[in-house]
Amino acid sequence: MTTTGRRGRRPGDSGTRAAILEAARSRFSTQGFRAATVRAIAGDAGVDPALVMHYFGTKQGLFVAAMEFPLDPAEVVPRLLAPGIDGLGERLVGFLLQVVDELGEANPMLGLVRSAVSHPEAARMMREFLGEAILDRVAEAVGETVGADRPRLRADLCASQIVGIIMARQILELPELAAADRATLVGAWGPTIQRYLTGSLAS
Amino acid sequence: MTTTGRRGRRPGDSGTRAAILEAARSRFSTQGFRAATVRAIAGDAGVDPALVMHYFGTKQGLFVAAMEFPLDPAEVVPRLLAPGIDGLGERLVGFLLQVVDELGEANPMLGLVRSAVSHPEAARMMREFLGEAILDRVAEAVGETVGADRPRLRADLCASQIVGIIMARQILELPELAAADRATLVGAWGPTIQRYLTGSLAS
DNA sequence: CCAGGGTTTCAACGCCTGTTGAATCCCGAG
DNA sequence: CTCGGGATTCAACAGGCGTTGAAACCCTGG
Repeated sequence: MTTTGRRGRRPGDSGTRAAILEAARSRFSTQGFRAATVRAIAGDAGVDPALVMHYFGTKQGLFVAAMEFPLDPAEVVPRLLAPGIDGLGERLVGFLLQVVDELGEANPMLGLVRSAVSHPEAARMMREFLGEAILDRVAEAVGETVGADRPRLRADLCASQIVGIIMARQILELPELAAADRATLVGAWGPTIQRYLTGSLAS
Repeated sequence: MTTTGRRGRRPGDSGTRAAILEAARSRFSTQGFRAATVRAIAGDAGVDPALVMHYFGTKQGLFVAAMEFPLDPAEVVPRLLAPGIDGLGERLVGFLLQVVDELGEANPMLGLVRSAVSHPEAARMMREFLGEAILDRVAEAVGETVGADRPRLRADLCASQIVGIIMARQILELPELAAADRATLVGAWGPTIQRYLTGSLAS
């Protein structure tokens, strides 16, 4: 429902760029990079597709801009680590589930996961974000404070369960996981993360 | 390099249908449903795209035919359960890693995962396959033999880690996971699965 | 009140997609 | 030897895609 067929600039601050980003976040998160089309995103934002290209140059550029993570890992990770190693797994899982619930449909994590599987560039983005922003930090902290062996392997193991949580709960929507309350899930997944971080890795 | 431009039937048994299926498995597994094109699959099989439609009716039909699982869960699941509950987690992870290594590029699990994220029909296929063929069976067995509570939730938790293994190791290719030897991974992931199946779910 | 430039749209391009209908070919049954 | 029918290809369609260049618009600075 754009204002009737006239071209050119409308008065006011216009916030169109933000509207495009919002629409892109939603489309990329629910459909992935390939299936989300520039035309659909522009449509959602009530705007001509050419305007999207004017602002972001290319679909890839729009993706990078839209998938920027709304939380700063450099601030969040230390806050989760602060109370100490005990219960870190539960805290981490609880935080993850809360963030997922709050972000809802426009969730860059979902967008990255959905895109990574068939778009190598997105896989690289996700690997780098996970690695540099989160896993390396966690690995370093765990290696220092409890002297755990193979810290980076431990971090990758955590990532394997976290990605699995997102896949099973948000994308595959396995019934018992989608229905369970947060406390149950924290109780189930928390100890797994905790063991990957600080427990023995041999069986 | 198809036999020079002539139409019509060539002599012999022709095995063309099998070649198309093989090409489809490989393309769907590495690129997912959307990114894999009928034309590319036909090209790999050295065949005209129209022949693909002739055999399978539609791209979706080709996908369903190609993603049929090469193992029969009704035979595999009992075999894994047979030695008893002890060490079931390790056995399951070891089996999964072995199957992934053996199937290589043409792996229906990868194809389903890669497609499920942006193709609801594929997500349904994967949910049903996981659920009916595997998780329900495992849940039933675990519920009966050790009397564990909430068997289906336990099965879904296993699925969350298994899907995470595939994502992290095969798709995101997290470095330490892709490099680690199988024994290490079995030692790390096995106890997680075992706890989901038979352990306490509260922390 | 004029000029510049950011904002927005329009129309089109070239490409690739899944799918179709008809045509050719050749094997095997009668 | 004929002929039906499966195998295979060709050529085309209609639609969707990302992207482009130019045009219209209107606010702001001088």
